[in-house]
Amino acid sequence: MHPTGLRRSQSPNKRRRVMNEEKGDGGGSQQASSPSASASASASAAHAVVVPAVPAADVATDSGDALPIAEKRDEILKAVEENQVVILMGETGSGKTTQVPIYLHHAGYTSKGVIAITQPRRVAAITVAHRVAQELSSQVGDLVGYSVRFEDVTSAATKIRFATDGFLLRDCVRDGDFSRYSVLILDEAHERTLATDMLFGLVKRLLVAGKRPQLRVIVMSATLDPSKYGGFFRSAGVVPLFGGARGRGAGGVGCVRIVRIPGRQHPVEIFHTPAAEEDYVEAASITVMQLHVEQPPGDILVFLPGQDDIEALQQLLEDKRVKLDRLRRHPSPSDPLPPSWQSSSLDMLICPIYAALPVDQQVEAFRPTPPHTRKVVLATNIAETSITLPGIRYVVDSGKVKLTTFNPRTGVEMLLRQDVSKAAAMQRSGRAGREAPGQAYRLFTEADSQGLADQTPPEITRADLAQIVLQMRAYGISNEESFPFLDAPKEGALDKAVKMLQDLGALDNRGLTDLGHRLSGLPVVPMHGRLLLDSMEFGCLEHMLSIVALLSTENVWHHTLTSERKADKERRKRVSTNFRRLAHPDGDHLTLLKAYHRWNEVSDKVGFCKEHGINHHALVRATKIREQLQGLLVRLLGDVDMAAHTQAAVGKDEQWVSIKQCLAKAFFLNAAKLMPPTRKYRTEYGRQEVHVHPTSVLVERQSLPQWVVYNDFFQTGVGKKLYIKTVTAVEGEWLVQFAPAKFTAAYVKD
DNA sequence: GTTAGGGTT
Repeated sequence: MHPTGLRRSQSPNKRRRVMNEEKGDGGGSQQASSPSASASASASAAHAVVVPAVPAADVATDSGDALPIAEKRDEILKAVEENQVVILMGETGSGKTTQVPIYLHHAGYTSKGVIAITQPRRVAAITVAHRVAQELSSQVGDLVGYSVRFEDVTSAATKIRFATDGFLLRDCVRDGDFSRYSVLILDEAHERTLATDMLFGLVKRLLVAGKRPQLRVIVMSATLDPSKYGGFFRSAGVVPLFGGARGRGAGGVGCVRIVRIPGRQHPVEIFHTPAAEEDYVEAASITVMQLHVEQPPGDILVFLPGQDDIEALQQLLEDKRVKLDRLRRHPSPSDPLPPSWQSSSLDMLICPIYAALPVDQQVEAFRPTPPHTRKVVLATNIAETSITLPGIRYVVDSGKVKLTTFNPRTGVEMLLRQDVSKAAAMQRSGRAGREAPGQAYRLFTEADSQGLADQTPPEITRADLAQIVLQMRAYGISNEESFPFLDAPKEGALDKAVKMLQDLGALDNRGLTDLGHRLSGLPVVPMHGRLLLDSMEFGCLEHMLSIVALLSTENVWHHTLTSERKADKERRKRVSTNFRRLAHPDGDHLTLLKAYHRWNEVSDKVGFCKEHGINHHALVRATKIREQLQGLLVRLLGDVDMAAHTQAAVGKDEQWVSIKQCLAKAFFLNAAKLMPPTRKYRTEYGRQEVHVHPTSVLVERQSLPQWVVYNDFFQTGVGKKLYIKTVTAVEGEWLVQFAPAKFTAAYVKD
């Protein structure tokens, strides 16, 4: 037992063996070291591995010739000249994202067309465009520009165009041959986003068809296995192995070449636990406290799978922080601090960060750490790829992540907590070495780390593909089974998507219907598109634009789950009361709309959001989406007269009715029927018993509506409850009226 | 009684 009582305060009955602490002997030769051991003479016991790490977005902090990539410049240019496809393997800080487009520009590729560089995230596309523009002494939107949703900062002069992968994928509908581009660069390919994977397939089709012999394709990736991409393009049938590199003559267009770029990453020592941890939250709290009191200054980044764990760990650490502070001020003879803990007097600042956290709270993690303080950031995998935090020297990795998988047979989405892949664990560990040598403490064993999957399964194998199949049909790809996927979707996933689109009326025996064409032009899931298109006949277009925009926006509400700090309790109560006042008893769609209307009316929007548990940023984003959708509908349907499709004159209740009717019509595939005397529902599709998610306004009701439609359908784990979320009451007779093929009067009555 | 992270002419 540890003498401070800091550990005892948590779980007295459980034995913990974090970082070898329990052994107290520095461990055997096969065991990972504790932080204290690594700092002492027994450091030789450490099972340390030095790894390179991969960056979030490969934005090097310095530029030009100092970068490691500079020495590869000629090799890269030669490879691009001689090969149609070049794969660049680049590690952290290699500068490939900024430098490769510049090399190509100076080599004349911009005189033959535009260089496009895709990024999985908008922030990366925008910031890299600014950096490259600066290096070329140009203004963004001139020679160098970027194209992301809501923002297309390009002009006729733009020759280097950074874009999100999703934007470029959309762009393909207009220009399937990428005819304006001389070079297409798929950056961060190892992330294997849905959009990047689709671009892979579209590019391969183009190369196979031989339509663009002059086009050059560069895949930039940090993955450990470049041969996967190489094999994919070589099997296009036009590409001899390695071209000139293996002495097969001149090489020539149509070849694939792999170039490795050295990185610039500080070494990171990696430690594993000697034994498996049952409770990674508690294990993390112990490890963080040990690092905090025993290690030199430097911030700590803890990776956890979700918000609930972050809040639980935050509570544990706050308690320990307070206790440590008390023991430092008032040493207790019966509970003395060990000598090694007395040298440090750093305070601890705990900062949670996850996507659903409102931005004003997220920024705390980015602020400079105050003097005499150690920042401890508790993060989901948002800190693995999307954001880079300064000052991190220590990483604590739970080894867990939440991943969605879509079951095509049942239609259920499942968000499962599971082990990270080797690649993700490396990425996480590498976060300790961005600015200086660092250390990573993994809360799993060396043996377990060997058993991890190499890569996280790509999104295309885990997603609902309805929207993707709709897009493919719009490109003219009628047989999606023969599409050259880098990794094929799950068995049955494409069939399921086709079936769903048929049920929705987007596809028939002849292919894409008129409705399908219209739906494919809207940047929303097909069912949301139908809400918009159906809304005109119900006279609720304006309202439905708002609802669909809100449904397209993640994290409108900010719910705190577990930790209830006393100081916040009053505020929570107030927020909860305010929310109930705002809620519409008939459902969550209507409640979202009410909240949005109120938000639009009030002058202090930020204050309103704080007092109602709303994420202000989400509503700002919803407003942008709404404007975009409105503009698209006008173009799609001709001169849509908003007023004519909105019954402004009718009473409020009648408006609510028409909105609910529209929901019933467009969402009949997501209808569910109450199963009295329980409070459960049964879905129409799949006939599965589901619970209304506890965040729904419906759970407040004494008597539940007989019929509802829902937006989300998911399960929180294997064998766990099924939930429907964002749920609104409808009348059974509306389902009969609007979806007679699926519902009969007798059926809905009983 | 409580879903990770991205992204869209």
